[in-house]
Amino acid sequence: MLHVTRKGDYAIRGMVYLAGRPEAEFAMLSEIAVAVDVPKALLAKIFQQFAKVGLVNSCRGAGGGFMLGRPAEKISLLEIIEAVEGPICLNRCLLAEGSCGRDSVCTVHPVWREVQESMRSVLGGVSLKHLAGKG
Amino acid sequence: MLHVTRKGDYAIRGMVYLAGRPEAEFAMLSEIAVAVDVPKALLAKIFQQFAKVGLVNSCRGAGGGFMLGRPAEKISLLEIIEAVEGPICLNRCLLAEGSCGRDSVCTVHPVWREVQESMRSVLGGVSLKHLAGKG
DNA sequence: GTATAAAAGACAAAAAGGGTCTTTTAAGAA
DNA sequence: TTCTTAAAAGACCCTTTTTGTCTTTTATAC
Repeated sequence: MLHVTRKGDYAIRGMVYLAGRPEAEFAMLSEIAVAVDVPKALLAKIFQQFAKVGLVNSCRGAGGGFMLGRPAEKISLLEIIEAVEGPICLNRCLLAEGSCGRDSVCTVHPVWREVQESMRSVLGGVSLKHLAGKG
Repeated sequence: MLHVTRKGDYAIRGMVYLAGRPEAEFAMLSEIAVAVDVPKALLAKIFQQFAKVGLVNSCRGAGGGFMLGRPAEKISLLEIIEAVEGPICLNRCLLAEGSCGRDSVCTVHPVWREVQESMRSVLGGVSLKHLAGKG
């Protein structure tokens, strides 16, 4: 429980790698996968998702590849994690008011909320630029 | 990812219930299970684990059941969660120095550590007594 | 000894995680 | 236009974790 999945970890590695490369230059998937030690086909799926939400730009064919969709300082760790793993939600009861049927009696609820918001706050405050050692 | 499991949730519910009962009085599993809406056999396994580490006391036979192993103010949410789900560890690389083989290059490492310690700190600061509405 | 209730552990269905593979589409170069 | 390249899309599969159930055994009180 309570851990980032490999997919999340891989995603971060890949993005940090991109952040360390020249902007506006495509990096091939094979290159990235080898560099960050992630199965190529898996990283492909992750980056395809990212392309859809604009976290990366992609281009097919010769000379194609991936680059960051935005400047590294404008991409947070939180964004990356939530893009690949879905919104951080520590407990079902935080999904929607009344969803656990125990809201009125659940004194743990606010604790989860606090922990969750603190996590999101820390992760949201760390940019890719920072992680790439340039911030 | 990154969520407490049902087992963890169930464990907390059960313990909060015990904390709301008279100290030094055994509560039967069937009673607890019904009260907190958890499958009895599953709660049994959880509480059996807890009995081993002293979080609860148990007694078999007629008049038996479960009670808190310590005063409610001396049991933290963190303890309960870690007793049922194992130590909180957000990423493999936090398990042991050098375990991910990327320590030297992993700039994300300290971020995970910060998030993890903040979680443990919040959860460690909340006692069962507090959760039972008595603190 | 008998009824009661937890302890122990085998068993299993369902979901999540982690990964491979093939086919299709788009871009550039010959 | 055709060929090569590299991402897009999605089918497929295996493993592990989660979420349970069930039966048998052991301890306690009466």
